[in-house]
Amino acid sequence: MTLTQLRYLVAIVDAGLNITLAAERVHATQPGLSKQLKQLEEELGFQLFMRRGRSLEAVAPAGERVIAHARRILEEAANIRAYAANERGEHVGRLVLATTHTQARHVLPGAIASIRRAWPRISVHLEPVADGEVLEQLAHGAADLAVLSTAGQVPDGGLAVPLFRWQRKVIVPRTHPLAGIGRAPTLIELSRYPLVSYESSIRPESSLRRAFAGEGVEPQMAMTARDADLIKTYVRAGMGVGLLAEMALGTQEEDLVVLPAPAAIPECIAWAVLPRSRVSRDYALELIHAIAPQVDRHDVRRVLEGNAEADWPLPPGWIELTQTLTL
Amino acid sequence: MTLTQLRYLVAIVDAGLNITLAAERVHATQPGLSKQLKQLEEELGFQLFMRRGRSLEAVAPAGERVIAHARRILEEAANIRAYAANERGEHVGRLVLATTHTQARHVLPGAIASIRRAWPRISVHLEPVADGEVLEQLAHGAADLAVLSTAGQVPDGGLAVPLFRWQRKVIVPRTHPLAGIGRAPTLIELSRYPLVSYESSIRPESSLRRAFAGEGVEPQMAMTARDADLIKTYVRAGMGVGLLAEMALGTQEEDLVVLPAPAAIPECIAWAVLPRSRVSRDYALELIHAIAPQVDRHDVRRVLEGNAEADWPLPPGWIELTQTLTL
DNA sequence: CGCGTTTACGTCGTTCGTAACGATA
DNA sequence: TATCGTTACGAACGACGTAAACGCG
Repeated sequence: MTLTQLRYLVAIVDAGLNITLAAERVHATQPGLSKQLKQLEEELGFQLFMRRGRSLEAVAPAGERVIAHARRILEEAANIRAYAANERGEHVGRLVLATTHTQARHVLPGAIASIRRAWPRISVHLEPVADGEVLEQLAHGAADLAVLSTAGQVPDGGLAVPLFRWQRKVIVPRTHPLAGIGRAPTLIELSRYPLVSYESSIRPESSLRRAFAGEGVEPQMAMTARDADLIKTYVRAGMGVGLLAEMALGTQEEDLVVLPAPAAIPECIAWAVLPRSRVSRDYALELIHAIAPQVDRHDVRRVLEGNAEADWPLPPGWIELTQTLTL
Repeated sequence: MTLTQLRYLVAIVDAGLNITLAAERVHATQPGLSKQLKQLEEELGFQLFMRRGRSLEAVAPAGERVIAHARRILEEAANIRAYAANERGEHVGRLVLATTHTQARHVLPGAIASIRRAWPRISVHLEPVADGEVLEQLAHGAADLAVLSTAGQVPDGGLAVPLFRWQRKVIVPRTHPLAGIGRAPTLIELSRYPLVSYESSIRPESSLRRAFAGEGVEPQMAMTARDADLIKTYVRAGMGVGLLAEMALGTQEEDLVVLPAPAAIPECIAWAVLPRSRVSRDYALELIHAIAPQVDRHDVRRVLEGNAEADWPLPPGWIELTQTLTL
C-alpha cells in the first residue's frame, strides 16, 4: 500500500470509474493506474470494484470503506504539504472560494485584488454556487474558503469568522409611491407591493420571511434572483420594490430611491468559514484579513490549531468597514 | 512523501530520536532511515528535528505538527489493513488487552482460551496497567481493547459495551467478630475495622469512598492492592476486613467467611471499550462476545461503523453469566 | 470498429543493504 | 574507544511509459 496507490484509487472513483480519465487527471498513464489498482487489490486480498468484463461497473461495498479511509489519508497528506508550504513561505498556490453572488460581486473584488498584490503567484478561483450550497462546497472539499451571510446564527461546517455586519435596503424607482416617504417603510407597507429580492429569501427559514410572518403578513415575491444587478434592473423596470444588501448599492443610483429596510428585518453578518479538518494556506487567512482588517491571521491560525478559543469581537458594520478601507 | 517515510519518521520519534533503534523496530537499516528522513525534510523544505552535530536533539516545532498528521495517516493505513484482514478472514494477528488485575485474573482467562480455540494463530497480550490508566492505554494506541469496571457511569474514550454487573463482597477470617453475623454488615460496622481493598478504592472519586461519605463515616484503609489474591492473603493474615469483587472469589474459600457488601455500596458494571478511531479486528469483537455472550459481534460492528445507535440491554449479573457459560 | 482495459516489455529511477567514514562523549 | 549518524556504492527491485492484444458495445 502506497500513497500513490491510494491517490490513484480515489482518482478512479472521482473520475466515475473511468481509469483513462483518472489517469489524465493525475498526470499518469492508464496502464500505470490499472496496474497499481491491481496491486492494491492483491495486497488487500479482495476486489475494490465490481467488474463486468474488463471494465469497472461499481464500487464494491468493501471498496467504499477502503476509499473512505484512503480519502482521509490523502487529506492528511495534503495537510502536511499545505503546512509545509506555509512554513517555507511558498508563494505559489491556488485558492478556491465558495461564495454567494453578492459577496463575489461587491465585497470580494477589493480583497482579492489586495491578496493578489501580496501573492502575485496564487490563482484565485471563484466557485459559482447557489446561496444554500456554499457550505456543502466547503464540506465536500471543493473549496478552501467559504464566504456567506446569515441573520445572526453562526454557520457550521467549519470555523466561522465574522467579517462585518450589514443591513438590507429597500429600493424603488423615483416614480414609486414609496419613493417620497423619507423613512423606512413598515413591513405592512412593503407587503402591499410585489417584491424583488434574493433567491434565498424565498426559503421558508429565511430571516426575511420570518420577519414578515412575525408581523402577520405575507410578502408577495414578484421575482427572485441571486444577482443584485438583476434585482436593480427589474426594480427600474417597475416590477416591484427591491430588497437587497447594502453592499450591492453603488454610491449613486440616481434613478432609484434607497430607503432603509424596516427595523424588524434583522441585520445580517457576513462570515468567512474555514474547513476545520484541513490546513489552510496562509493566503486564505490573509484574504479574510483583506476583507475584514480587524481579523488577524495569527489569531485565526491559533484557533484553527486549537491553541486558542474563538473569541471574535463584534464585527464592524459594512459602512464603517468601507470607510476604514478607504482611509 | 511516502508512507514509508512517514512510518520511519514516527518510528524515529517513538524510539526517542535514536535512528538506530528505530531502524531495528521497523526491520530496516539505519542508513535507510537516515536517508528517507533527509529526503522527507528536503521535500517539505525544512528540518523536522533540531540537530546538534549529527545527532537528533529534539523535535522541531514544525516537526511536531507534521508528526501529528503523519500519525493520523499511519493510523488510517493501519485501519485499511485491519479492515482488509477482517474482510478476507485473516486468522493471524495480535490482540493487546489493557485491563485491571481482577478482570485479567478471574474474568478473562476463560474468554481468552475460547478465543484462542477459535483463532489459534492470534497472540493475545495482556498489558499490565494500573486501574486508572486502562483508558489511557487505549487512547494512546497501546491497546486494542480495554476491559474495566465502573460504578455505573459509562467510560469514555471509545465505544463502551456493557458486559456484566457485579457486586462487591466482604470477606473476613472465621475468627473475626463479623464472621457470624449472617447478613451484610452496614457501612458503620465496616468503618470500625481496618479494610483491605483495591488500590482504586483509595481515590477520592471512587464509589466506595463516596458510599462511606454518604453515611458520614470514613473507612480505615489498612492496605490496598491491585491484586485480589493479595487482598485475600492479607485478610487471612488478620490484617482486616476484605472488600473485593465477587469475581475474585473461588467456589470455596474455606477459611474465609464471605458476606454480602452493604447495600449502599453500589453495583458495578464491567465494560469493554473499543477505540472509535481505529478499525478493530473481528477477534477483538469476538472476545467481547466470549466474555459476555449476550453481545453480538455484528451489532458491535454496526455501532462502530456508525450504522446503528448503541443500545445495549441491561447486562446480566456475574452469577447469571457464569451459570450461562457453564451450561 | 472504437473505446477502454489488460498484458508485455524495456528503461529508468529509487530503494535498500553493505561498507567505510566522521563525529561525539 | 564505543556509539551513533552520514556518505558512498552496487545490486535489485519497482514504477512508469510505449506498444500491442483483448473484449465489449
